[in-house]
Amino acid sequence: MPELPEVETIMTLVKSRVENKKIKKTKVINPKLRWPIETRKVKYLEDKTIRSVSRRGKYLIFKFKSQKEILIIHLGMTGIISFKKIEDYEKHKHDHLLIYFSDFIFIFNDVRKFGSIHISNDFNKMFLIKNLGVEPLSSDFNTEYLYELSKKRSCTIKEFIMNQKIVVGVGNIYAAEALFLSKIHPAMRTNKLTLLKCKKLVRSIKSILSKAIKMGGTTIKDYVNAEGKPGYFTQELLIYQKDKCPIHKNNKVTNIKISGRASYFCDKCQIK
DNA sequence: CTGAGATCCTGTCTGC
DNA sequence: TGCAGACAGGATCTCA
Repeated sequence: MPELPEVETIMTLVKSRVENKKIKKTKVINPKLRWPIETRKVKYLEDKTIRSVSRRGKYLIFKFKSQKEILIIHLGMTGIISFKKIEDYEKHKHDHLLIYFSDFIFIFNDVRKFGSIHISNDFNKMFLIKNLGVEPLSSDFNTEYLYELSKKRSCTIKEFIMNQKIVVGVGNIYAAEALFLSKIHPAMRTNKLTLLKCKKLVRSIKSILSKAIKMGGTTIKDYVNAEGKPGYFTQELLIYQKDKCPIHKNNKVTNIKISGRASYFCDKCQIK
């Protein structure tokens, strides 16, 4: 489900709700996720106070006061975080984890179970975190970085920018949008990428992600933030799930599969 | 090392 | 109306 802008939006909301709050109780309703929730470790978070909430790639990171353990949450495709007053909580289908604070509950719900929840005492060595690539909105993500890596590979450019080991946070929607803005064919091989195209691509990714963050992300089907509200970037999409190209207005948008994922592009704008 | 393809899971929509 | 099959914001694992 969520790509970087959605996770960033959720992170900001969650942060405002739980920072400096003490966890009273935890309850694992259904441990079955991408990796099973370790109930015993979750239990250990009880009576601990959350020091900070942040984001790394598509992961939400919770740090605690005076302890090393870190809570790491990935929302997968359909993970949703919500808050309820304790007295208003009713169990929903696909609720997985409840975290009780003094007067409300943090709820993690995930229909498709592609999300995951981990507790680790060494963030930088944690297996899902340690190999992550650079943050797209940081200065580490720049033309030279992308160009150097692109020379060493021959996968498609779309797979390349969606690869979390290269750059984090770009998923199927923003990959399509960024490639459209950069006028790059999604199935083009990375090693064919010119320095100029790399520059355009880096710029497009940065601008599309920051714009989407400002608008609270994109809602295609299910996505809602931690207040149950949709994202408003949906109306800004240019190519993803569109029928006609916004530039060549008579040209039908092409949809091909690249490594199993729908890939929308305009075959007049985006030449291989 | 790379890249292609299968896989985890449920819900919804399309077409016969 | 029913049912099979395709498809969905992800990412890891296996195998060649």
